[in-house]
Amino acid sequence: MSNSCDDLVPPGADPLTCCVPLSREPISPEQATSVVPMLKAIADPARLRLLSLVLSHEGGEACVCDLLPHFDLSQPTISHHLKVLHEAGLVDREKRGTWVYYLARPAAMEALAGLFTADTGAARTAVGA
Amino acid sequence: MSNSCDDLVPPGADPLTCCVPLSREPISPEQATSVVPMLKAIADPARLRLLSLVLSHEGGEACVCDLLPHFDLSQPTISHHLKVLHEAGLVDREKRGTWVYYLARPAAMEALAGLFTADTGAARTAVGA
DNA sequence: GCCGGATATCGACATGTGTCAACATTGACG
DNA sequence: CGTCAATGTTGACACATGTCGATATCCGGC
Repeated sequence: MSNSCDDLVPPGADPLTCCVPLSREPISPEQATSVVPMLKAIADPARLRLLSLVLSHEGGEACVCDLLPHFDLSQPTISHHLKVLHEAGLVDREKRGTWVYYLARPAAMEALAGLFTADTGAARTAVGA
Repeated sequence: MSNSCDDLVPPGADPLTCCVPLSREPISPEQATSVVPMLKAIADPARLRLLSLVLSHEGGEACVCDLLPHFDLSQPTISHHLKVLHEAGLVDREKRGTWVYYLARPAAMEALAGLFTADTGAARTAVGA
């Protein structure tokens, strides 16, 4: 049932529009429109790296001060990219005192993986259930 | 060994730069740079739909004339999007007489799925091997 | 309460991108 | 070989996007 599609999509999109492999049936224009923001979010070198840094960081979370040193970009630019990732539903945001932590969203990753999974039946429910 | 990373990447990028889950370790700037074109290619509603149409079409292939009717876009625009998908290594191109067929590239799909796969060990080699 | 550090927002700028109309190219078929 | 249908290429345009500096906001410590 609840296979990570439920609370995935960011505010404003219908929750059922993901998780269907692209190869199973033609994705509808509406589905495409609602998935694309997530893809746009990761289709940038800085943001892809930021996401990977958060995902692979201890506990699946990292504060901005952990991330900044990895880039030659200004702090506002990093902040902007993190906002994009957050608004796309790929990472959560949590404020702890002076610091802001960004947290991985495993459900979002599963949804993306599901998009590209071959529709072989066996592979589709392997991870989730 | 040959786990779909070999002949994946389009001309000009090193072939080993994909297939490592984002959550396993921070993706390197170089890896990011070489994967991003693929992500950019699908981060557009028209192209995502085109890719899905090709993938889900009978035999994993479709000619331009099959695709055109699904869109309100001009033929040159569709042609442009297909070129982007092809140059990103997501679909192959095959000319048959007057028609041009675009073919799905399962290896590319696996590579993308692998990017977002949780690094749980079990899940990583589930589909491929 | 004030100061300093961490992060976000704003405004501006250069560059990239999606789209089209016009045209070029290719191949089938008489 | 000339015509037509299918597809690709080019140039131009509006719009989105990545980046920065300047500034604002929030919070902890003194």
